[in-house]
Amino acid sequence: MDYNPWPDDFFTRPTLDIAPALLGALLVRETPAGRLTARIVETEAYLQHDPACHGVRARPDGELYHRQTGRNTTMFGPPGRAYVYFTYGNHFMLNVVTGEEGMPEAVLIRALEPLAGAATMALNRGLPISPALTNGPGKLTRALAIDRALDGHDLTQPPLQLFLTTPLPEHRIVRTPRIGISKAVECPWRFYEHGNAWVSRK
DNA sequence: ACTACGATCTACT
DNA sequence: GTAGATCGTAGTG
Repeated sequence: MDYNPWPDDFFTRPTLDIAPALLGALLVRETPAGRLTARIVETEAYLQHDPACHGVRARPDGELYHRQTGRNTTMFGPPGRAYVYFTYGNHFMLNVVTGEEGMPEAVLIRALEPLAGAATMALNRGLPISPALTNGPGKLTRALAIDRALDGHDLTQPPLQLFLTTPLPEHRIVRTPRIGISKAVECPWRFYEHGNAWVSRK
């Protein structure tokens, strides 16, 4: 198996197009306990002129600028890689890097629908099989055993791969403001699959 | 060195 | 619905 899981021009598209286009895409995670497969059902876009983006800072006068740090370096690299970071003392977050190299943009994966390996995900979470396994960004990384070791990982390669599927029709995509941030709270850059039981919040 | 806070989760009222 | 856990990161002195 040695093919590109996405078209060559996929990551040249605007991040605000990629975020909804990733709905329905598959994540395949190889672990010692087996292969875990899940479908992306909720995403958020973080952009280069976005105060909520990790690569963006604001001067006292409000002017935005880019700042590369130890944590966010992967965001400034080539698209198609995983940006994984640690927060709140407990949780890892998984993003797909987008945008051209040198620009800090990414799509946060906020919820997954398990397709295979749900029993192993339940073991990783210490919970029975239910939407609680993967209906949040911190929950899904624990279910798939994703941590900082995968920061910068090329998502065309095992042990964590992304595969596109046919795009969802527009009427099945809901667009809302993002969750859990304190800046740019109004920007409607969160996307989820309408009616999907594994979405974090309606 | 010191401080503040976070793209969250869980438990509890 | 609300509060506490928990600690790495980044900014400041």
